[in-house]
Amino acid sequence: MTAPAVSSRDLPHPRREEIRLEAVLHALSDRMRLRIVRELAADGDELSCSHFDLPVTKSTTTHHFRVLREAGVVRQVYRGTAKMNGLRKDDLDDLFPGLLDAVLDAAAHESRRLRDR
Amino acid sequence: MTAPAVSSRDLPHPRREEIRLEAVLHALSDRMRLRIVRELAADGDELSCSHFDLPVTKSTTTHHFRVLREAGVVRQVYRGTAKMNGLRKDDLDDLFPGLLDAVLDAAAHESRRLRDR
DNA sequence: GTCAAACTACGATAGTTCTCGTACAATGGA
DNA sequence: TCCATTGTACGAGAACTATCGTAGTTTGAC
Repeated sequence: MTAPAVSSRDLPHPRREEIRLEAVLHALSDRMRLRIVRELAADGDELSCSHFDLPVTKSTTTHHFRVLREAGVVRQVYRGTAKMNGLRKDDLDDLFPGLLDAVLDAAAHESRRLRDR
Repeated sequence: MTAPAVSSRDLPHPRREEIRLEAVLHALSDRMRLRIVRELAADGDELSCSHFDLPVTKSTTTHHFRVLREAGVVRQVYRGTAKMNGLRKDDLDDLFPGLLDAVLDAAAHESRRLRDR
C-alpha cells in the first residue's frame, strides 16, 4: 500500500517491477493512446478522462485508458466522479531510462514532419 | 531505385518517409520480433532468416520478418536461397533520433533485471 | 431525495494477429 | 538433372483488439 485510496473504488495497477517492455510498447503503438500519453506528458499533471476530446465514444475511451493503466503507463485514481490520469514517468524512467522521452520526441518529430507536408 | 536488385525477387519496403512511429512500435511490441531486432543490432551485420533459432515454425518466422519489413524496421534482400536481414538503423535514427537505442537499452535492462531474479 | 456528470460493464461486431501445417518455388551445388 | 536448403503461399483456427450502443453505478451538488 503506497498511497491511501482516494475513493472506495480502487483500480488495479501493475507494480513497478511487473511492468513489461512489450506491454508498454504495445500500449504506445495506437493512435489514440499515443495521443493521450503525449497530452499527459505535455501537461505534466493529472488529467481527467473527460479532459481528452478523442474522436471515439466514451466506452472506447475507457478501454484505451485501461490498456494504458494495465501496461503500467498511466496511474488512475478516482477523484469524485472524475478519474484522474497521471503518467508513471518515474517508474518508466527507472525501468527503461530514456524510452519514454525517445518515444515522445519521435512522436513530436513525426507530427512536425507530417505537418510540413 | 537506390540499390540494384540482388535477385529477380524483390521485396516491397516502405520508403524512409513512409515509416510510421506507430507501426514501428507495434512491430517492436512482440517477443519474437524484439528478439530478432536485438540480435540484428548486436551483430551489426545482415543475418539470414535461418540464422535465428526461434521457437516457432518457419512460416511464423516468415510472418514476423514481414511485419518488421513492412514497418520499416528491417531491410530484406535475397542472396541466393538466403534472405538477408539488416536493421534500417540509419533510417530509424534519422526519423526518430534515439528511439531504437532507447528500446534496445530498455530490452537489455529488462532482460538483465529478470535474469537477476 | 433527486438529478446531472463521469465513468463502467456488458454484449456485439468487424477486423487483425499469431500460430500452425501442407504444399510449392527459387537457388546453388553434386 | 536431381537434390538439399531456404523461404513463400495459402488456408485455417484461436485469440485478441478497436469500436460501438445501451444500460448501469458512483459521486457530488441542489
